[in-house]
Amino acid sequence: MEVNENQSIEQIILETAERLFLEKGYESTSTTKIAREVGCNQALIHYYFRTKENLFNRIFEDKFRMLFQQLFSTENLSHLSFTEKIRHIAQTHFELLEKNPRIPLLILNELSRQPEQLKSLREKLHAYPEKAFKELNGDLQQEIAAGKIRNCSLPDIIVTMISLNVALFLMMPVVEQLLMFDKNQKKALIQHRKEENINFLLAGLRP
Amino acid sequence: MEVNENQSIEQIILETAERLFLEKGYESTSTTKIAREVGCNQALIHYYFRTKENLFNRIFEDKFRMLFQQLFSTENLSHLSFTEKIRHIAQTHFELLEKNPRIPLLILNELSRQPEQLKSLREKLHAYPEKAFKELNGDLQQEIAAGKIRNCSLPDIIVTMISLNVALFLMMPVVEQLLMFDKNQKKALIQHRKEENINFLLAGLRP
Amino acid sequence: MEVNENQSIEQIILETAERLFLEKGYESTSTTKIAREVGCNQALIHYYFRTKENLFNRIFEDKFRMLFQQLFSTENLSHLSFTEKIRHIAQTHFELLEKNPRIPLLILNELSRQPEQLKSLREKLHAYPEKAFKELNGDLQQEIAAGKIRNCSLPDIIVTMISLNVALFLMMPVVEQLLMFDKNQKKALIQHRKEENINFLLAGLRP
Amino acid sequence: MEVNENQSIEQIILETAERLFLEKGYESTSTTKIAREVGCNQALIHYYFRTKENLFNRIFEDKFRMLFQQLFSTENLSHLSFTEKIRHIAQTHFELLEKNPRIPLLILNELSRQPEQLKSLREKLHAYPEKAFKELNGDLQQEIAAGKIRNCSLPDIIVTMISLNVALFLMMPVVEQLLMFDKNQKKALIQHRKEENINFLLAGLRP
DNA sequence: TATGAATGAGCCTTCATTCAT
DNA sequence: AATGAATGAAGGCTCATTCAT
Repeated sequence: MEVNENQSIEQIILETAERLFLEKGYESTSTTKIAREVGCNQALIHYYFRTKENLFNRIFEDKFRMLFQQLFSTENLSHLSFTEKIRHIAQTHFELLEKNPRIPLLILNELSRQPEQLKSLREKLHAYPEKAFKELNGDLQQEIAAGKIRNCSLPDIIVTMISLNVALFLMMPVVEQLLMFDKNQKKALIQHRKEENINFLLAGLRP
Repeated sequence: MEVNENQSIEQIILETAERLFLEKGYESTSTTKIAREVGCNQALIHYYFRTKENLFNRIFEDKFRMLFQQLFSTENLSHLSFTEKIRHIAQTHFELLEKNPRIPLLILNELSRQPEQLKSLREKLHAYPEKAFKELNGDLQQEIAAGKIRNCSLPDIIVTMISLNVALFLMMPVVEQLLMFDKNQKKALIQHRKEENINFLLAGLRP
Repeated sequence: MEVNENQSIEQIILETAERLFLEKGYESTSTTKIAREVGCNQALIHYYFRTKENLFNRIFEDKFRMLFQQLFSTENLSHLSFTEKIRHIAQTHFELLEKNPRIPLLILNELSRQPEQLKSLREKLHAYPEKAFKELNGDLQQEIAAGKIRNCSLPDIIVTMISLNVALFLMMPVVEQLLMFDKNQKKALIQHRKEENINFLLAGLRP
Repeated sequence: MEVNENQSIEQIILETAERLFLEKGYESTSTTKIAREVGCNQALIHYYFRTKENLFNRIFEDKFRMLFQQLFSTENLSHLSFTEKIRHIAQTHFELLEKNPRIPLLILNELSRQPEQLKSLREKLHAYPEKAFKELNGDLQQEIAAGKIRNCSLPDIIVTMISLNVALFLMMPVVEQLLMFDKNQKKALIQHRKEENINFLLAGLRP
């Protein structure tokens, strides 16, 4: 990928398309609209990406990977207690969503639009962070054995964490409109729920 | 075109459209496709509902109402403790979603497609279960005062409950495909999470 | 044609259709709209008139006949001078248009839409007022011979009269909007032109 | 699709559309029909002009401007007497209509179809020939004062002129069919009325 | 590399008309 | 006499894609 000045045109298309796909979804984003916003010819989109589907998938897979792979970051957390590790992971996850609040909806929609896509994604996601998972699980079993945490599985903890975080951003637009929130109220709610999600998650672990 | 004993063509269109809208969303469901599945002329769709938007809204408002109004059912739970009430509500909510697993995604999408609709929905939902809410909140404050529940607000409890339940069904298609679940595994997971959601919710309330 | 109370439904359809056709023209008036304004079923229009074209023609021929046959009314004008007769005819014609200002445009449009229709109209208009025409022409020749009127043909006089009168009502909507007339100004202009048309017509006859 | 030496496809579409709009009017001319006659895909019409309305307006405004702005040509007629000037203007106007006989009907129809258009047209026609008008009016007042012309206003003279000329071409299709004229007879009639219109106009001015 | 031109397929919608009742 | 249901055809328009340049 060549870079002219700061951004190659290909990159501009990718970013514009990403924004539009996130705003309006796949169906409601036409290549015409992308081209108009990029300020280029409609045919150029197809010159670079052959099809709209291609363009979308390239963006989509990036986002999907980002959302799933960063779940167990490569950071070294080994100096922390299990509870502290979970708190840290949950916080990081929340902040990732805070920066990308519309991606979950995009992913859910696209996977219901063409479920076959998951097959190829599954293969590409092979870099599963098995090591980090094992370490965490070891910690957890110790805590349970020590009676410091109630008996529950690591996957359940993770699902609960993801559910709480993701659901907040998925439902935020509805809540926002339903309660007629302004930007500040919205921000405040998000910060409040950031704490409350962790509260519930950790409180729910106690024996 | 023959009409089934119990079902008028209008009803068949409604049901077919509902299924397709839930499967593919608004944009990806064409009136042509609906007509093809119903087995009638495309013009008939417009004969009964004038516009695609009309047809959709008729379905959508029903679903939306169902999901929100049954949140606090009118059942009398006053003989139960606060914790038992929450457990019951969470279970009922979960079972409602179990029967309508695709509706949350539909709602999230539609409200971002045409946010103005929320205005009219807000008015139509005036039958807000204020009484039930107040009773619950009274119970909660007593429990907190008695030191039986940690200090947290009723809205936070409800948001947590909804998040856990809704997120499960929103993410289920992804999980299902990602982990290559068959129907039984899926069922088992749902039942397991049904309990686990309640576990986390109630465990998270303890002081 | 049966009459219920004051008006048969057939009559109501005819009158409603007439109004709509005059307002919007043939193409822009749908049987749906007619039915809606009549307050009846769409199929009823076709029950009575078989096709939209039929309904239109029935109205159209009436209007066409009215506009052309009343040109030489059956009134006895023989006690008047030629000039007085022309004045009377021109006035009558003008007043006919005043009451039916949109009919000329309807006729012009329809005859350019389906010119074949004129064939059948020509036959139906056989009741051409030959006698009145001959009498007028006799008068005219006498006046010319007596040097009281310049040498010109009766058809030319009639065409001039029709042109002046018809053109006024055809162009009135444009003039009205272009000069931003209100109703009173419009009325005043029409009355003024009524005189002026006759002025020009009669002044143009002088030798 | 091949492009003629001198004519771009866009130009061909414009000319074909103009012909069809003039023949059948706006409503009865479909973009499909235009495309068929042009020999291109229907989508191409929309590629060049986006909407049918756009295409029409582009043609319409040209025609409208042509018909109204050339009314008082910029030619220098100051060496002529008032009567001669009027004769010249009337002739020019007549000849303009002779070359564009169907435009008046188009204009009348369109302005009743969407009267708001007049607003924008009025602004675009600002180049109103005020100077020519004032000069003519000065001449007229002198002639009236000198007793050479009867007391009448310039607008009345102009309206009479336009009425006579326009009405002829508006009514010609009716006359043509009603009297079963062939082309020669039609031509002869037009030439005859060209003189006769001027005769009536000028004769009508005499005191 | 980049684009203007062109197209086939599909979209939602409206229409006049028919038919069984 | 009157109507609800149903339909084929056509309308304007948008879309993703292709191709020659």
